[in-house]
Amino acid sequence: MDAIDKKLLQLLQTDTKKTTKELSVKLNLSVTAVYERIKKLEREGIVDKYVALLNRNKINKGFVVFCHLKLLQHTKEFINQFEKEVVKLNEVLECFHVSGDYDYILKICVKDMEEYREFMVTKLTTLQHIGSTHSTFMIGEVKNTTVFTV
Amino acid sequence: MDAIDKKLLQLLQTDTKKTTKELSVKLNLSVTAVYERIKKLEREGIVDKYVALLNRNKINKGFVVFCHLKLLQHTKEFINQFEKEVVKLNEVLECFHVSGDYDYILKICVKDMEEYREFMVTKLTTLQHIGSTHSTFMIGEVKNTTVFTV
DNA sequence: ATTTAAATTAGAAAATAAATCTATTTAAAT
DNA sequence: ATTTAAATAGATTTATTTTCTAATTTAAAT
Repeated sequence: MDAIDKKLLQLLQTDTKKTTKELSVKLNLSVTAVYERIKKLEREGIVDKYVALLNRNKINKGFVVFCHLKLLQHTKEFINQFEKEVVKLNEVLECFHVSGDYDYILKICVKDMEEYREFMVTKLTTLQHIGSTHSTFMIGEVKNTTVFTV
Repeated sequence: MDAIDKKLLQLLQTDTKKTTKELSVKLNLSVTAVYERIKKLEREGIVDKYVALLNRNKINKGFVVFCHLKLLQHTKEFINQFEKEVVKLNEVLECFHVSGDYDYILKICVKDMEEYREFMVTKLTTLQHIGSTHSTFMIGEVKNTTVFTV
């Protein structure tokens, strides 16, 4: 992983529709050299996947909520059961098990407050073993990137 | 935006390396039809961009921290200045302005606790107008997707 | 400094895919 | 029924990716 790879990863993380030819110009390499470097990064699992990112606001997912959640108990059974169920909820884009005052931080994307209420009442709080939840609402997006500086 | 578009968006959000031919098979359409639908979704801004997602753990970014942060005051000047500076920090992948007990939730990715300490001391806490911070550490990733169910 | 092996790179050729074009179909409105 | 606009299919052109071979570079050992 040299400086060229880092630059290449930067470019791939930003836009995968650039042709290998375009990348080769930016990196001062031949097309083949770039091609082989990309394949290597893929083989090594550093590049995980190529995806399209959507504009939340154009698909009625502009209402973002961070939900801090506690379980009733921290038994393996309760944890496993909760985690197994929460991943199935489409509104939950992210769920991290965390240290501290609560057990999980969830990022939830829905259309508006009404839809959030509906989600809470009919989906989230029907999961078993939930002790308490605390919702924090996004009022502005300052930074939101998938790009790591390697 | 019909059912085919929704299915197409699902596929694009999961893997953009599928050829239009492969997509056309999955969607029971001709290559051209798929091609035109993709271009339309791009024109409308529903598809925002195409990116490569990296494996955090392979690039020394496996230590994830959620930092809850308060400003000293909520003046426009303090807010603007903080937001202008925080976006420049490469370790901060996400920063959301939120309602509630604190003002911002940050997602920070670094190598380990040592690097996090270094980041806090030399970068984050040197920003102006910060009142307090509270760090919560990820101990497990239950779900982490960029895929919206449209 | 020289040798050696491995990795990387370049350029050309082949294979594959994207983009364009024309004609046809479909669905909605009149 | 007829018109219109949008969506689709198939064929063609254009562009890109992938493979192949050979040359070059790099790093380690002598």
